[in-house]
Amino acid sequence: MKKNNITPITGQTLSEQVFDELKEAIISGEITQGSKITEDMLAKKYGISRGPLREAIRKLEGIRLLVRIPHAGTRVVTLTQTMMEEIYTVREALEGMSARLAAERMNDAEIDNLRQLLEKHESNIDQSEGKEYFQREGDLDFHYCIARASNNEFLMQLLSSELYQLLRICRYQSSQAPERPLKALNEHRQIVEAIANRDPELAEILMRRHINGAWNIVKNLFKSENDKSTLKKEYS
Amino acid sequence: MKKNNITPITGQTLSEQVFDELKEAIISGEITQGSKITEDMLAKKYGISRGPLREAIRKLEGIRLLVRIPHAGTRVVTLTQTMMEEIYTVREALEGMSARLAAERMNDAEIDNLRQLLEKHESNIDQSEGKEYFQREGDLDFHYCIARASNNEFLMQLLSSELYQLLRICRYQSSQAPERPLKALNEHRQIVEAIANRDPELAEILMRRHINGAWNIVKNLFKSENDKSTLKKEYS
DNA sequence: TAAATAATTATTGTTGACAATATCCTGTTT
DNA sequence: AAACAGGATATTGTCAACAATAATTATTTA
Repeated sequence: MKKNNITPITGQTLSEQVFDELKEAIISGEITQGSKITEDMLAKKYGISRGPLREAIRKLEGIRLLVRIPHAGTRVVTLTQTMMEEIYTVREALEGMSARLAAERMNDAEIDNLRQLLEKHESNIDQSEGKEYFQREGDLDFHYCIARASNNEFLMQLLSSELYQLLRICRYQSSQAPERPLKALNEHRQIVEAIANRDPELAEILMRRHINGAWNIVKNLFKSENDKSTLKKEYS
Repeated sequence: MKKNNITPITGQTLSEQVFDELKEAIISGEITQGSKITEDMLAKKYGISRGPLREAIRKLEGIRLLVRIPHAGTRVVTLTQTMMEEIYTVREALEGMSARLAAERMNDAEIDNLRQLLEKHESNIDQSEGKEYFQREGDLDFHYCIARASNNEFLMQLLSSELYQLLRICRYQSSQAPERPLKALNEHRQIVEAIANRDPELAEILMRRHINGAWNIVKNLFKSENDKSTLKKEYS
């Protein structure tokens, strides 16, 4: 195999490049959840030595995308329903706070930008029926904007570099209810209005409801999945 | 210098041992905030090679105790007032949720244990007047118990492995208001009562107030520090 | 045949050397 | 004297070999 299979972005260290590549490979499902990874295999795949690879693995472990057992090996995280519920719960707390802060701190120009983002999402929903991927990344766009608007660097990093990555894994493995995008858009609108009215209390409540609602959808999808498989079992 | 200065705990990897040692050195202030650390120096100090050391550094970077600039170097984090406010804000969101979950999930026996913990703290306050250290670790004990009682592994890890470490740094560098421990104990009692009454709503609100109050104390300490130094400046 | 145990293999942990990069110092130029 | 350029030095990034540990297989024994 040829060496240096990774895209060489100038200024980035090998460890960082592999970190990014591996992260995307995990999130996209290219590397299956729960599968065991060996350092040798990855080092060969990416054409680097094990040193920088191990550093990348440690960082991935830090943001919970890999689970490592000393001396034994490391596996890609397996997102169980329990874990997903935990993630959504933490998300509710963190993004609720983020919406509150946004309502306290955003100025008119920033709120205007947020409104424009929602308009763009609306036209996207009209045009790209069924193209879940873009709608979902759009959704994350909105949440990312609020997180940034909180003006709390720590909060934003926690959300963007840890939580949202896990969330993207959830999304890659569960399909979406067809009526959800429009409902989500309306909820986003309500949140923006609360922010525009400088109502931190309400902004937080609405954001928390919004995320709770999203979790209920995902949970139900899980349930119907289970029902289907038990049904199948009964007939086989 | 003799080799292997670190305490050799069986089963732990060198990287993990150095991770723990370095973490404590940073939190206790043994390594000054903002000071630059070089890999060679640390490798010699702990008597290991740079490989495992770098892994430990990456992990410390992951929990925000070190700040690293590629190719340039890595420094111990400097906790500014802004950062501390950010930490307390995130903490408010996370621990508020954790108290809510605790109120939903804890059983009678667990609540009893919590009450006993508070009694122990009370007698500690009576006995160890002025011994801030134990009182503060006691405070963290309480919060850690609630976090564990949330029964949300993700939330608990976020709190204990990231937030509480940063919090301990804050505490090492700011002295405490003398009347705070008793006030804190009472607030803890209120929270436990809300949990005992299975009132998640109230438990969350009280916890958020409690943490907000703690932040206000710290903030005021900062302010009086600043006042003192400006005063000094005027006279010099 | 099944369980226990020893040998083998695969994988991770650790090291020291080398390469690449940034920082610091020195000398030159304007 | 200040600013810039270039080289020396220190520091980080990368590699490949070696050591230690865990998983696997083969072997022996009850």
